[in-house]
Amino acid sequence: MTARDAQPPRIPDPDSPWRPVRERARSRELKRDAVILAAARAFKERGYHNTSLDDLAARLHVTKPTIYHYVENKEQILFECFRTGLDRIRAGFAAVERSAAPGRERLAVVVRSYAEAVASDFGWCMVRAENQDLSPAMSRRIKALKSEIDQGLRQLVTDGILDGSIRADCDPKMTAFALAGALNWIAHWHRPGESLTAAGIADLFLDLFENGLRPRS
Amino acid sequence: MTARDAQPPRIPDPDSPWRPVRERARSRELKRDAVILAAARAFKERGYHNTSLDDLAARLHVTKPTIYHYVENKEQILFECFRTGLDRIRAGFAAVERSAAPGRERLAVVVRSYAEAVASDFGWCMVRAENQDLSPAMSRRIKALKSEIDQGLRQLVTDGILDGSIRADCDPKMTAFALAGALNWIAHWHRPGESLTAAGIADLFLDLFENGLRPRS
DNA sequence: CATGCATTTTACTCGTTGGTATATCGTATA
DNA sequence: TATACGATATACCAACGAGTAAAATGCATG
Repeated sequence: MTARDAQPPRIPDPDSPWRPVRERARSRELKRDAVILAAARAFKERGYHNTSLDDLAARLHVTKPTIYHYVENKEQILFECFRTGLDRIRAGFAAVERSAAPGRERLAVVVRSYAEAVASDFGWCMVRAENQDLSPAMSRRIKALKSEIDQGLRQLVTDGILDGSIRADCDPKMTAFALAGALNWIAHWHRPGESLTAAGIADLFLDLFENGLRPRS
Repeated sequence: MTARDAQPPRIPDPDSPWRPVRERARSRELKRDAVILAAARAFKERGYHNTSLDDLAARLHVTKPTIYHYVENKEQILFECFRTGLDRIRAGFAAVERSAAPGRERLAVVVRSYAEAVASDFGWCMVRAENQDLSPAMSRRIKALKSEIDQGLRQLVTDGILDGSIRADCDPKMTAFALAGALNWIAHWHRPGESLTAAGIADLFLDLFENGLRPRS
């Protein structure tokens, strides 16, 4: 706890709807969303506990009480970051809900949108943030969402086994864990701009998971 | 920051070498290691920032200054947790260093020890702890260790491709990321005692990664 | 121009926690 | 038994950061 907290030079966020001087837009929703987004980025860079609300406010050209005008407390900000990210993944499941395609193909669609979500600004919160930093009530809601996603993956694997598109002796639970792990881990190493896009990563992962390492004779 | 910090009822740690009353053992090393281990467990349960040194001391039937008698500061405790876990993974690589086995088989050995390490008490620190909580110097050392592990995985994949034990059109970098992700993620969901052992998980993962989801005709 | 509401700021409180100065205790050795 | 030193405890400090009260500002409408 010495000089390290002063590292990042508190770069102003160009996406802030509060322009440094005048010209301020309205629309509560927009500003609230901007708070959440800026928070997600700040958390990603410095971590939840190393980001004070004063830091966050400064990035938005604003002071702390302004943030409290749009948000209950710091915990709620984290919760919204969680939720935003997780909802994107859930949207991927919804997209194949009524599809009649084989399980493995529906899984592929989900994996692609999953990768997009994890590589987004909210990826960090979804994956790295501790739900221990949330109150029991909030934590439960997040756990429910995460569990829903997990169950969704397992179901797709099971469907694939049943319709013959996935090898019968795959364990749905472990397969879902392996997939989720590989995908979630993207949040740790992916830097937007550098290397591959989320879609590119997803395609390579899919090839690996579908065909395996062993050369096909 | 309300009542949630009071949740876990501060269970005394039976492995503490300080017995509640008298009968205290010597051996600085042993006690220092006990501090690190208790810290790893506490961090895993409550997170780094939600674990105060007073909490940690209480678990060990001791007061805060005693901890400072064995350790520089809180950051160093986290660093040691990191290092202990990462060293176990590196030991797995060392075990196959001189092996003449094909790449895919050496990779399998590493994966098994990797899974053991991640499922251990130090798994949380390795995977979930933010290196942003470390000073730049410490952070650099951790990053170097992590990078070494990453390069090791890539090398094994490359070796496997060269010796024909791994499919030639695998991307070593992405394959390493997928493997590391699946393995690291174990730290998020695995609860020792429940479900599979680390070895069992590793075997299922290996089967999945080696043979893939697609039914082999 | 006056009124009222939403927005933002200034200036604070207060609990938590990492870290420390200093005293005390226990025990091995001379 | 006296001494010395390592180990542990008591009692503290200072900083930081979440959260708030209350004042000020902007802005739209009558």
